[in-house]
Amino acid sequence: MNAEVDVPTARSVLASSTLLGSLSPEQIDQLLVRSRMAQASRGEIIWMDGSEISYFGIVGTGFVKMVRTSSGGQELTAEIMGPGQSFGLLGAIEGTGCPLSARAVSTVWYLRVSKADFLTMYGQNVPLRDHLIRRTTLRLRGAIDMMSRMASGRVEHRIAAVLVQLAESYGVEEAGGSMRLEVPLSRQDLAELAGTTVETAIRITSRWTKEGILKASYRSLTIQSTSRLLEILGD
Amino acid sequence: MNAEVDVPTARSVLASSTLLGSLSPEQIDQLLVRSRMAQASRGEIIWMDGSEISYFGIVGTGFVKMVRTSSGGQELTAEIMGPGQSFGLLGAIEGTGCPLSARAVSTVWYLRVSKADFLTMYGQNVPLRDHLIRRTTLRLRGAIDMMSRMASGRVEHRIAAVLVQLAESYGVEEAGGSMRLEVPLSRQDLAELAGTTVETAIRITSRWTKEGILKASYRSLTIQSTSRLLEILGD
DNA sequence: GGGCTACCATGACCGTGGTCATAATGCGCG
DNA sequence: CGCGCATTATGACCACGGTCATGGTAGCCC
Repeated sequence: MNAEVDVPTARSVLASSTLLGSLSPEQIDQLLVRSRMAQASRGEIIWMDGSEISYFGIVGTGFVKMVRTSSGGQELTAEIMGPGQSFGLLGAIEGTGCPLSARAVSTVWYLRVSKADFLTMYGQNVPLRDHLIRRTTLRLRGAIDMMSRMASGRVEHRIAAVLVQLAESYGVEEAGGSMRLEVPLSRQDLAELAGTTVETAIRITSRWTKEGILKASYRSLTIQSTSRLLEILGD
Repeated sequence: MNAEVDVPTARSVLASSTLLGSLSPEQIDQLLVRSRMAQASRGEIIWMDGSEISYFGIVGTGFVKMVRTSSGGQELTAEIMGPGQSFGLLGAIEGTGCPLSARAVSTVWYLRVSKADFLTMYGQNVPLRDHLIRRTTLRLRGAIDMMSRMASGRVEHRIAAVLVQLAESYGVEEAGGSMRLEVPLSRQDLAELAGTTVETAIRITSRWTKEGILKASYRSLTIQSTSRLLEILGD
């Protein structure tokens, strides 16, 4: 474990935050007083859903998945958060427990920000609230999109949709126009995102690899032909 | 069509609104200037998703469903709005088109409120924004719940979940402890809520009727045994 | 390197639920 | 009242995908 060489500083993480990066230097200092960097390694649970937590997180490096454990015991991943994104705020404003568990997808360094500190700042800062409304609205829209995908039945569609969405957020252009997902996703992770089983996720990725749509290897996916994926989505 | 006898007044609808009912009398007057009551009959489309509309709605009497049309053409109902609830606000704040179509479930009288008027008031009214954040957050949580239900596979569970949720919002206690849903739901409507087909919805409601869990008739459902439904949800 | 564990892969089996067909019933309307 | 349409109902068929079982492979730690 030599990941300690590049631990991001609390300040740099806060500055890179999509939500809080635009705060004034004084406000940032204020939040930093009681914020601490923390680490979690792959698979580690950062918090369980329902629990009351005094902080929320901002991803510095690595990836976190927000997971809903259904009554049947199977896990559904609602979202994957990458560097600069904050997670666990939903419960902070409501004051109720977090509706989603947070689990590290890769080794992740994240900043723990005190909810209480954030809330006092939030109370005094109207632009921040406006920003948050817009963000929540967008997430709601995304959730509605995802819902209609989930209901659409065919697993192929769902997986294609998940891949396209992931590519938008975390795709890295490679030689030959292909897109590598920088999230280290196992087939299990992919299955949880699409609401299906590992076996089915494997079957579909294997087939698509043979058809030249994907390049799949150990915990890694590269999209070779986005257009073919969109085709699968469209028909 | 003799529904005209009890058309609610614009003022009464606004006053009954869960979102705007707590505004000051002056603010209500201000919103009323350019608000008009409108009617839609069962099945009628109030607006299509994606379209730019200058107003949002508040239900006076009757019910409206918010529908997402997926690429496959099948409709998924995200929410059912009843008296006092507002719909179409999501797009108002973003300024983007509405993500969901609105369609009347029954004959419905609703108030059309100008988005522009609302937005100016919204800009000056911090408590209103706070209220809206809370509301949006709750909806997001509901959407996440629904997502995990949708992904859970078995249609039986999804239908049971939908019925329980509907009972919470629109259930009327009847003699013998049963709950009648005051929403005039056809099996088709139920199917769209649960993300399944009419046939399956009919099969399940028929079976449950035989088992004494439900009483199903023409566009109407009465839950006889909530505990049995919760049992189905739980296992 | 050897062994362990997580991950990937593939096949067999079969139940759920979608699709299609067909019909009975309820409700509105001329 | 009787016609027509929407809704409810039920059966036959079968594909998709979940479950189980088994084996190969890649990374990782000692």
